[in-house]
Amino acid sequence: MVKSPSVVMDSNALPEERQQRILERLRAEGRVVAAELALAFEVSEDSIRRDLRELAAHGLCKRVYGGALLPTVTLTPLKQRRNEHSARKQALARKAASLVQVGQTLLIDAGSTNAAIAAELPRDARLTVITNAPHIAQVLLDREGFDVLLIGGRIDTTIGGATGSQAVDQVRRVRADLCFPGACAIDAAHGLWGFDSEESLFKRAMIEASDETIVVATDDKLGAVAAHQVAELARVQHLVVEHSADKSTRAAFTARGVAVHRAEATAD
Amino acid sequence: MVKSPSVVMDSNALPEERQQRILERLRAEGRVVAAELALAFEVSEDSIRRDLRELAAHGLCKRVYGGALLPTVTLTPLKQRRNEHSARKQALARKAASLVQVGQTLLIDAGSTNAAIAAELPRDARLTVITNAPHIAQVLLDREGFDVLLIGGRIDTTIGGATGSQAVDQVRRVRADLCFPGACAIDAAHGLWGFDSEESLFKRAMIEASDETIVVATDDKLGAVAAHQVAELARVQHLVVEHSADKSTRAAFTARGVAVHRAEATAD
DNA sequence: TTAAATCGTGCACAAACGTGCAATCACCCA
DNA sequence: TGGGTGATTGCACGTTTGTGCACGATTTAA
Repeated sequence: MVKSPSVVMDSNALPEERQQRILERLRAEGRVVAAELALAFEVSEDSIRRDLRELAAHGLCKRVYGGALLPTVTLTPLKQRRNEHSARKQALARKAASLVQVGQTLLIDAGSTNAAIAAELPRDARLTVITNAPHIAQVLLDREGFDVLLIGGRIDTTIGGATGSQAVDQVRRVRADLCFPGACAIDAAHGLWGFDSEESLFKRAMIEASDETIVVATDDKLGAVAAHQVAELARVQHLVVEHSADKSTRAAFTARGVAVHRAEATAD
Repeated sequence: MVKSPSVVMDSNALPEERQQRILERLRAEGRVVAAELALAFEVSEDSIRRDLRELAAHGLCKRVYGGALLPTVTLTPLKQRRNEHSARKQALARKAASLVQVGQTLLIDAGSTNAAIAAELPRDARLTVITNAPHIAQVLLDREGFDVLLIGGRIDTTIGGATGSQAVDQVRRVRADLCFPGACAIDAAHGLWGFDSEESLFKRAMIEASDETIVVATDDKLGAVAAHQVAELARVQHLVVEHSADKSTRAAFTARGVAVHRAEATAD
């Protein structure tokens, strides 16, 4: 007998109550379908979509065509992640790199997106780059023309960069114009979040050592959920998103004073 | 024995959910067949092909005739090929790596010879490696199975590693079993010499932080003398030389209490 | 070489989507 | 009592996205 307990008494629910129930279903089954929810709660799909939109804005679900899924926290090996070198990520990186000005000092965190940014930085702009990621340092040394400062410490293999207290100490002793904290979840209401405790502490130190912060977010990072807060949204001056990023999500950031930059569209 | 959960309930999946499941299958089995997927998800092969196309665009799979495979992780496009060690250097590196014992902590300087050594280190020996060179850190992270500690500081582009006072400070705060100072000139009468003032200071700090020192010298480094002294010969316990190294030169080092190790002969 | 399987592309259609608008309802304050 | 206010909802409209099919090109195996 397969009678699902979540089907009972779902109609006549108050809006807030309904969202709560949707969340329960989502967590129980890993996915929800908009049409099914509309049927169960006896409301139109429009209302369900509104609910899902709201939940997604709080990072509680990830909207997909047809319904919603649990937010993806993909812990793929570092070597593979680096190979996810799509045209989209390159377009994102190019837009981010265009925000950099001649002679500036940049603080760049580890991460595959940031590595892509490093590969797009203008070579002739007399840039100084401070990074905790050997891979990024390597990219810049190979390209030549950059002043590279390495942040030392024990390297977290899943992150690909140094993040411990030793690394934090060193970051505290430098000063940068711009800061690119990597692979965060970002949310218009709650700010910047990281997946790991130490990692988040390091990112926070980076941001405090910089005049301005630029968050570069692939679509899956927008409205994704994470455990540890890195910073308030007020500490973020710029947000670079993919061309495909949701319009209302972009508007939410703009409304809170964040300059949103949209990457060019790609062929794919 | 629990059957793989990815087989159940694959039909009626939301589009994005389906791609996620395909990826799971791919990672579990190493390959997926388009026709089988179409059957499992109850969609046309066209849709499956579109999914695979999209995954491939993100670098998450490699499309082949009939389905897809895991992406080939070939991280040696051009830049490393240029640095590709000659057979001689590799033989030298292999001999040097054979001196390392399980569980040891190594202090490895920047330099192409040392990078070759890093590539030859045994993966399953629970080694801790401290290095000032992003390239070496990178090699070890990619090979997996190493504990990597990064020495930070401003990177000298001609050396490819950090050497300033900041780097020296950090080296003073660690302790290693073995030390591989890179690219020195070594002479039986005068000891170890470096080409650059700061570089030499750093090497000296490395040696002082280690119990034993292993100097790995290509033929052109043997018997050469440079401007800045790094250490007395008494601080050097091991010397690794090429197969072609001069016999009397080897004898001179042996006579002064240095254990000389000769690399295997190579084809070229 | 030939035949079968697979692939890419263009196309049409349906489902899902975002947005603006009007209707409804609870609630508050004059 | 009555009008204003804000939240919630369903609907209409045009747009985007996913899907299957047809057709010709390409690849594979015999």
